[in-house]
Amino acid sequence: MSTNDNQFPSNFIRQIIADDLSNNKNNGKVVTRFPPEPNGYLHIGHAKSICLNFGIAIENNGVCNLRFDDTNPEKESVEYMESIKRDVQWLGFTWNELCHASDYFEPLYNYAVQLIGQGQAYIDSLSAEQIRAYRGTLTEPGKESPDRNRSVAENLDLFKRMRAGEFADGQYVLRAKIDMASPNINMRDPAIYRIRRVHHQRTGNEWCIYPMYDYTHCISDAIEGITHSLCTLEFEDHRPLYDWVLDQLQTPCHPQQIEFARLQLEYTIVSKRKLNQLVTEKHVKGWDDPRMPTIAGLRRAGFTPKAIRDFCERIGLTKQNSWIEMGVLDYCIREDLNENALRVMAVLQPLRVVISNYPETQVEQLEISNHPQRHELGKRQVPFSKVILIEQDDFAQLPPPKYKRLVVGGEVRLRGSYVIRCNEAIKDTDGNVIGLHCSYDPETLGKNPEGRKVKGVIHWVCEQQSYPAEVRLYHSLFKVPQPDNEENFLDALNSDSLEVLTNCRVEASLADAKAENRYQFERTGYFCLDAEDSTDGKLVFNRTVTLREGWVKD
RNA sequence: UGGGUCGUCGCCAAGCGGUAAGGCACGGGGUUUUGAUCUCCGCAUACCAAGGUUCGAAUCCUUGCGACCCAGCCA
Repeated sequence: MSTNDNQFPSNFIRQIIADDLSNNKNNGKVVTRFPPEPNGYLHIGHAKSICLNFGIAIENNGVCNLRFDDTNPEKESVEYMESIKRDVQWLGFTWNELCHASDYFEPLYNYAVQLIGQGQAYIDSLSAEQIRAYRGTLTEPGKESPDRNRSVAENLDLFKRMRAGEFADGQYVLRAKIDMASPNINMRDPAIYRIRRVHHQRTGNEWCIYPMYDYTHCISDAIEGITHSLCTLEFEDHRPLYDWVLDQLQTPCHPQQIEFARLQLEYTIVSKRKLNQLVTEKHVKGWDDPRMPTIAGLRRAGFTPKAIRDFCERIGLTKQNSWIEMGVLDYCIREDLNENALRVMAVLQPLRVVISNYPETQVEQLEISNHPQRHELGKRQVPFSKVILIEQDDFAQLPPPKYKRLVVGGEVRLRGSYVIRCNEAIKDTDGNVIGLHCSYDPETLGKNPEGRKVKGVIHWVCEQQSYPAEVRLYHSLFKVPQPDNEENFLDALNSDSLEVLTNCRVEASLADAKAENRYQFERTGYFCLDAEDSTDGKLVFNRTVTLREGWVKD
């Protein structure tokens, strides 16, 4: 086994790191960080970044910090911080250090004093609107603020007084003195500190000035000894500013910022602002609604950390803006659940079947495998008796071509049980089928009948010894592949994304299902117990994903 | 009209001057007491376009074309 064997698929960041390592850059160390702002729940797009940052560290015997980019307290909260920690851990990652940009407020302040002392930052009294007007446009250079040449001493004094709370919010701002004519707008004297009297979830009322992202992020990275600062494409033209700040200051190191394309998944959205709107305006039941692309939502829907990690690896990593089809995520969760979920039977829309030639009071306990391939997962007992329930869809008065389920006069195998023949359909006055009279072949338990082949196999539960359950089927949240591109994304919401079935019956073994357990309801999909709404007296299951459809009606 | 970035199969994506990996999706065959799984086969004479360099170009050069991002005291 050669050490050059590629353990992981190649991507441009892995290549950069491999090169750095071979050049002994950073003394051969790899330190990354996952730096969310605690202003919402993490979503599948964050999972991509988490898997990248933690994965890169693990692969290279490095470490990864979890850092909260908490420099804008207005939108941030402890609830969000807690949910982020929970989600990262649930995904299976362990951070090296738990950090906060707010841990660095004091050093950040001191670095700013240094910048002012070097004549590279100044206090501006222009209003926000004036600053915007002075900034110029994409094609025209900006003009310098009248305050740009304020003396160092005056800047130092004003900055100190800003911190001391002598000025009103918005009265002054600290700006980096770079180049108002730069073709890169981010370099036209960006604001790096603003006055804002907001209570901070960690520092309370200690500060009334807060540093801006561009100034904070690079210094935070440097303080933590980050070697590779991985972020998304929209920060590409912030990199010159990232580098400028570190070039002016004597920081412990100068991390390399590398940008990659953020995840875009079809039929959903990964904008925190819009996800927040869905929650706030109650288009969904919360951040952990199973229809949400949040980690919490995916978790509640029954996704596994492994499937999500696998997804993040499969979609690749590039600088190309791309849209991933939902089918890839579906594939990943099915692959995991197919291998690991126990098989059970549940009838979602029951049709009553009386087996005429079966003894009136008899109940048989049939032994059925928990998994068709993995016999080590054992067997369970499933009761069978004279009255059973099957899926309404598994009987047809007028069967479509190639239908292999039950029809009057036809036979079908009851999964793990006998072959039955349908003798008669019972109808109500409107002609709706409300029940079937069938007969069973006692010779067909565990073996095929002689002289004829029975193609169809359907699932069932015993009417008496089964449990009622509510089953929630989830459909895509949006009707169009790219709701983000709509004029108003809410118009693209799928009003039928939640389908609640309340007359379902599940087999007896599901009575003590646990929220972490994942099941395949044979022939219908993968399900898990809802962690929130299931109670001792009420079973509620969420459909994680359907089985792959190899046959479509009509 | 400024700056930055990106164009390889329906969707992702390897490829780094030596003659188009792989995955998802899709189509077809086989196995199957889940129309699932598994398995086998098929699926870009072609890499945004046009020129050029070269024995040889998706890879290098030139010129076009298209897409995305940037004018918060958000991150």
